[in-house]
Amino acid sequence: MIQENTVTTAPLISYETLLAQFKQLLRSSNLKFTKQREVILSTLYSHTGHFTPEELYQLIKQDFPELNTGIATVYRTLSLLESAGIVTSISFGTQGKKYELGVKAHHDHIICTKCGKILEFFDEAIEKRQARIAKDFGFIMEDHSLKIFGICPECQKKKS
Amino acid sequence: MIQENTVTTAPLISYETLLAQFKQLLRSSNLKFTKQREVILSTLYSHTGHFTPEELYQLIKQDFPELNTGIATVYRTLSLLESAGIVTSISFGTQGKKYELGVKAHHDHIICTKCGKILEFFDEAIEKRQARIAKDFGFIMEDHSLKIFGICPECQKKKS
DNA sequence: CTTATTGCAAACGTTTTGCACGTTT
DNA sequence: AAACGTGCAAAACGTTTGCAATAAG
Repeated sequence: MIQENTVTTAPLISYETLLAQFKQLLRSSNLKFTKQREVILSTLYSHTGHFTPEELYQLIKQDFPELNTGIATVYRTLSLLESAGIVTSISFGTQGKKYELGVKAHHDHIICTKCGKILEFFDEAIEKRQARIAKDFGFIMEDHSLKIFGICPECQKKKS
Repeated sequence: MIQENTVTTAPLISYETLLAQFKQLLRSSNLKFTKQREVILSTLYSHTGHFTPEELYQLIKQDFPELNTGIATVYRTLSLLESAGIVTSISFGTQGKKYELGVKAHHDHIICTKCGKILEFFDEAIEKRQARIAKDFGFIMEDHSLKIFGICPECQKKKS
């Protein structure tokens, strides 16, 4: 199981704007705006950080028990939101993925291997080198993923 | 399922040297040198590229059917070889890992999203920036993973 | 003869799917 | 009414584990 503790900055756009964006996306693909989809989006908005589908499912079960949202719907909606560019995910191998509201600019991640904390950074120099490398290999670059793993200052302080 | 096609450079050391290295590792940990372990190592040596445990298992089943090697043994041996620094793995999220003989220096990967081809590169500038970023966050860096995804020259040529 | 290793099958955790039923448009 | 979305349970996927049998030292 993936560790829970995560840290991110707050979303930059209002929930109304985000919701409008989502509704328009749904309309333009002839998809339907359901309570479940709304609750998944609003939960992602109101809780800052990176979440596994399971964590999100638990939050929703607590906060909206009457909706009886199934975990399959959480998975389906996260995929939808990801392909729409509204959320992004980081992969943790066999241990699954964590999702975050993806309205921010591209960034990479530095992850504490002790407490699971995730911090974000953006480094222009690295971005440029990557583009250059792809070009040198003749690739059309589509995406990249950079993760730095290490021990965060807080966990260094904790003895043992 | 992970795509199969992979490209790497050939191993740099002789099989005898590699085998001796492996045997010594086993001896020093009071582990045993078994036919299965030998066959897994030699299969990795003789087939250039990156392999999933499943792919390796199939190769071994074909080439040494009399050994009746189980896939659990392939997984166990790959873990052993990885923690000994003899092989390294790249993770493909939920879709598992690919392993390669890890006698080469550290490198990152550029991966074709059409054909699954994996190429390797090493970029000093990126390495340095990563170390710097970890330091700026106060992290003790343990590891990092950089993957660039895109379309390789060959797949660009293939129309459609 | 002791200890590690094996194959097998079952269990695991995450994710996907088929399907009958519900909801949105 | 038509089409899409839902929850549920079952299946799928890559991987790990318990265990009795086997092989290495």
